[in-house]
Amino acid sequence: MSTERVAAELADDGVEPGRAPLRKGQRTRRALLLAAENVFGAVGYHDASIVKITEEAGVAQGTFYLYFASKQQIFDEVVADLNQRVRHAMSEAARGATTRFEAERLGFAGFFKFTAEHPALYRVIRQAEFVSPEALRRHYETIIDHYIPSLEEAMAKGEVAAGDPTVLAWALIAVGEAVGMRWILWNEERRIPPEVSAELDRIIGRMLGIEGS
Amino acid sequence: MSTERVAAELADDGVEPGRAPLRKGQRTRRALLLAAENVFGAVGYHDASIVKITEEAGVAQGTFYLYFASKQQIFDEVVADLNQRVRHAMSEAARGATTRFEAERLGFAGFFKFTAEHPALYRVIRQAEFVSPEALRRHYETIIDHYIPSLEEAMAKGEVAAGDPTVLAWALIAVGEAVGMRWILWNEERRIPPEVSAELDRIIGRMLGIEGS
Amino acid sequence: MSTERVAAELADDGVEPGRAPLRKGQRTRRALLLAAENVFGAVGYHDASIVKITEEAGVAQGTFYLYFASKQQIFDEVVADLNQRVRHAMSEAARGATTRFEAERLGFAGFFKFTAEHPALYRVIRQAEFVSPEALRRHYETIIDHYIPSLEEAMAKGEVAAGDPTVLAWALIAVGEAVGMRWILWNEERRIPPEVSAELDRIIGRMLGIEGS
Amino acid sequence: MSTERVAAELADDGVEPGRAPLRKGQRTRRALLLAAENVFGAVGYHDASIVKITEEAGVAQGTFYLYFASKQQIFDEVVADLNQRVRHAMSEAARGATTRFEAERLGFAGFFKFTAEHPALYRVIRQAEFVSPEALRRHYETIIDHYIPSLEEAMAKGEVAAGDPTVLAWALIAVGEAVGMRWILWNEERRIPPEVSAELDRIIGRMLGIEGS
DNA sequence: AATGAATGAGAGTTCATTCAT
DNA sequence: TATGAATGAACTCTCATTCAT
Repeated sequence: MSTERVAAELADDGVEPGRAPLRKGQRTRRALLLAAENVFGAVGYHDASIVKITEEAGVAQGTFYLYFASKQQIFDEVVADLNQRVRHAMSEAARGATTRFEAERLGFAGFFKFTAEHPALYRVIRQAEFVSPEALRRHYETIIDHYIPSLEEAMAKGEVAAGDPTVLAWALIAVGEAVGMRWILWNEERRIPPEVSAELDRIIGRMLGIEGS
Repeated sequence: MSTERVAAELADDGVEPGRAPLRKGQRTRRALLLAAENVFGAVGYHDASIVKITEEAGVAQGTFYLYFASKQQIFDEVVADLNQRVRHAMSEAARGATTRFEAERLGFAGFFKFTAEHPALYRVIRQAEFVSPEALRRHYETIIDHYIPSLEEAMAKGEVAAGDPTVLAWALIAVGEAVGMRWILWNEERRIPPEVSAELDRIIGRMLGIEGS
Repeated sequence: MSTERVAAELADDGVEPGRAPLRKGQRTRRALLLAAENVFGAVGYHDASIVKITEEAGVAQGTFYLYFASKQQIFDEVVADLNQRVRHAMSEAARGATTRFEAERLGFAGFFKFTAEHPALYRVIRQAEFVSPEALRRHYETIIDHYIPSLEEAMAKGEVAAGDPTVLAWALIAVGEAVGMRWILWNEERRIPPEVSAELDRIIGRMLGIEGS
Repeated sequence: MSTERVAAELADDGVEPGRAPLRKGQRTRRALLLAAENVFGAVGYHDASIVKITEEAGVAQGTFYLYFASKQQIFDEVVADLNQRVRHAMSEAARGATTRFEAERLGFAGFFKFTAEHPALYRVIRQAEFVSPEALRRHYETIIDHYIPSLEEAMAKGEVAAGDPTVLAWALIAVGEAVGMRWILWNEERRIPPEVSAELDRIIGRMLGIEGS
């Protein structure tokens, strides 16, 4: 994404109706965050220099440190930001499902859509292992913590096979990420082929212990 | 692991009976590879400097480039090495299983054991995303390619629910890695708690479509 | 010294009886000067950033350049300010002495008192060597120039051994500074031990050539 | 001093007769130390960048960190080096004196000669206040500690007025430095005018309590 | 086969100063 | 008179890589 595009988007943000226009400083901060997401996603944490980030954001190098104490810090914020957005995307996608199984399938679909639209962002997570281990744990734990209650509820209702919801949650997330990596990130078409999708549905169904799925 | 230990181990290797003693050059090469695994695992690719690796291996800095063209290259070799060893550990562990389900359970157990014993090595993989994307793909594809035939065979025998073995293989690997990360790498005890293990067995059983599991 | 304290003091200054209340601008200027003295004394010229100075003064960064053309300039003013105050403190202290020797002793005492009360300010001088050589020379020359006439007078009266008053002035100043540095700045108690003081009196007495001192 | 000169000098050093030739690495280290002395003396600690120092030494920037851990560290070494050399110069100069007074006068003369020849080095000390306070104290304490015994001996012999030798040592050092600063560093001619020298002798004589001096 | 001194590009970060408001 | 966001040059320090020995 070029400097111009970031700049343009933010100019828009500032006047978006129904939202208080961002003050100058906050606009710059937002531009840097966005630029950092792009650059981290494109070249990884270590090759993402402050120069690249500020160029992408269209500001001077020194400006970076007006808003972030360090490269680490902006990385943590990017991860947190991404975390919120994935969870939002997934819960939005699942809204309106009538059965548990449908909810799960829509959630997965939402996750895949997000991954396809923000392939760069998704990759950021995997680097966190050494860059910011706490950020990595926080990311997964947040997701799991939001997942568990709905699984518990479904278990209580008998919609899902009873068991430890934590292990199940981890297993489901893992499957989603693996399939996303393999068929979205590694494929040119950036979408899950229908036969894979169908098979995935069957596997998820079995994991949940849903009869006839 | 200290320099001395690497040196000692290699000295032993050189005279191990039944194996041709490594020529001096090959011993040095092996020492570097081993040192690189340790250092990459401990501090990650980017913080693993050539100085650290050569110090760990007990050789001079310049010696490194006698055996490896670049830091990248040794990373790729480390990944390949790791790949072989995990696969070996898993197939060894599964040997002698009488049922498909038992084979899977033992394979997972072997993977967890390996992870617990080489936590450092396991973490190397996650960095490959940006360091060497091809190495990452190669790693997973090798594993999957070795997994598929046995799943196909089991499907043919009716031991495992019929379906696309590739998707299933990915799903199973993913679950194994996630549980390994969460309960082995993130936990002090470096082992899967029994109740998690039991739940995992149930989930795997369901994923495979094994009745009564 | 915190921002609040500087502000408070200055508010007082503004209404001190017998002195024209400072106009707002002059108050700000004075606050910056005071803040600069504190910061220069605390961390030295180079670590004293404009940010620190303006924070200490409780004004915005840009305000600084309304009153001072550069960091250098405020340093020069701080040195000049300090110079005036030391000289004032010393001559005040010596006032009312009945003999030449007493005058000298009281002057030294005044200097030590000032040093003990403003250890920070004293240290500013030593940095001037490279920051502002002219300021350094001006500082010493002003002091010497004010010292010489009184020494000449005393020599004329035979109270002090005849000789070149300039060299004697430099020597006396140097001794005062060295003792101040060693026993006030380097000691926890921030005061000259009695036996050192007694010995110093003897040395000064001999330097002045005062019989029986 | 240009790059070429440092290089030339060191090449000489390496083959100086009666001295083991410096190994390559040690030659480079010595070149850096020398260059640092020059640059610190010329522009002060803060304006002495690593670039300037390495250029002066005729090596690449990175080479600096092969020999010194930081800019601070080389500064400390420069101060220690200087300390040794001044003390050496002074004791050499005083050697062969027949009376105490002569010894002192020659010592001062040696100090002034050293200052005149290495004006740059002398100025380094004054910056140590904030750069490396411990280095500053160490410097003065070493000098004083070497001075005291000879003063004590002279006091015991009745050659010098009895009293606390520490205070006297500080006072004498201070006078020497002040005169050196004023008449050597601040004057174009780089030498003490005869009348100042004569007056200084009288003052020193009185400080020591030497009759008829 | 091995050494280790040397390189130099590039990293993250700081800060005196400017200027639109 | 005052603000504070923005600048960009300069800083110290790291490190993969080269090469004379």
